[in-house]
Parts: sequence; structure tokens; C-alpha cells
Amino acid sequence: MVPKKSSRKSPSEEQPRSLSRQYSFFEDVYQVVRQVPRGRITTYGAIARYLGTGLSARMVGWAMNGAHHVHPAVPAHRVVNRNGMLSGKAHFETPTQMEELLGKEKVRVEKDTVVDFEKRFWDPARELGL
DNA sequence: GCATTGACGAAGG
DNA sequence: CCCTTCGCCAATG
Repeated sequence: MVPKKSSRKSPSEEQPRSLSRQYSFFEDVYQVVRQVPRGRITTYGAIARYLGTGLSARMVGWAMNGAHHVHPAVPAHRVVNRNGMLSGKAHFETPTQMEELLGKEKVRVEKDTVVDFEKRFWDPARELGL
């Protein structure tokens, strides 16, 4: 399961990062993203708030950098920025892959932005319980 | 050890 | 409503 809310200001409380490259914050991010249903999307900020980091949505995006080579797979294409824009598409194998993956889930994208973003939005705090 | 850099977001102009 | 600035914090040079 996912640790609901714990202030992890210092990573040393969890695991020494020297021993694990991606310490729990990264793992938490991955686990949340993995729970995003097909056809739905969430945002970096929503994940950050759910994990309690709150103000550091950037770290969520940073965590996604390692999401490509982790197992099980992380549906990174379901994470967009607060405007619903595919801000991370450049980090996929091809410039169009993120949009294509979303298309397979019936999520339309226009101008690098998810159509009906607010309807598709999946808030971990709301769906998984705060 | 300081400066820069982000797949961000809120606030201010 | 668009653009700029600033805060956030781990990673990198």
C-alpha cells in the first residue's frame, strides 16, 4: 500500500539514500502513479500534496526521471502539469509517445493539452482518501 | 560549498 | 488573460 501521509522532510528517517538510489519519496510517487486508472490523469502537484511534500511538486517531476527504468512500469503519461499540458512529453522515447499512449486510453489531446482535463483529473487525495 | 537547473505551481503585474 | 518572478528542494557542476 501507499503510505498515506507522513512528513518526510529528511530521507534519512526512511532509508539511507546511499543504499537505495531512489528512496521512499520516489517509490511513493511511483506507487501513486501506478494507481491512476486508464483514461484518467493526475498532476504533479496533486501527487506532491497527497504525499505530504505539498510545496515541492517539482520533486515529483524529478522522480519521474527515474520512472522509465523502474519495475513495475509507471504510467508516466498519465501525469501532466496543473494546466493539463503534457509538459513531460519530451522525456518519452519519441516526442509523440505520451500523446499516443493517452490516445489509446481515449484521452484526447489538443495542442499538448488534455481535453476535458478537469473531468479526467484523478486526485489521489480524493480517490484514495486523504 | 555555492550556483544552476528542473516533467511545478502560486502569486503578482 | 498573458507573462514574469519567486519559492520549493534534490541533484548536478
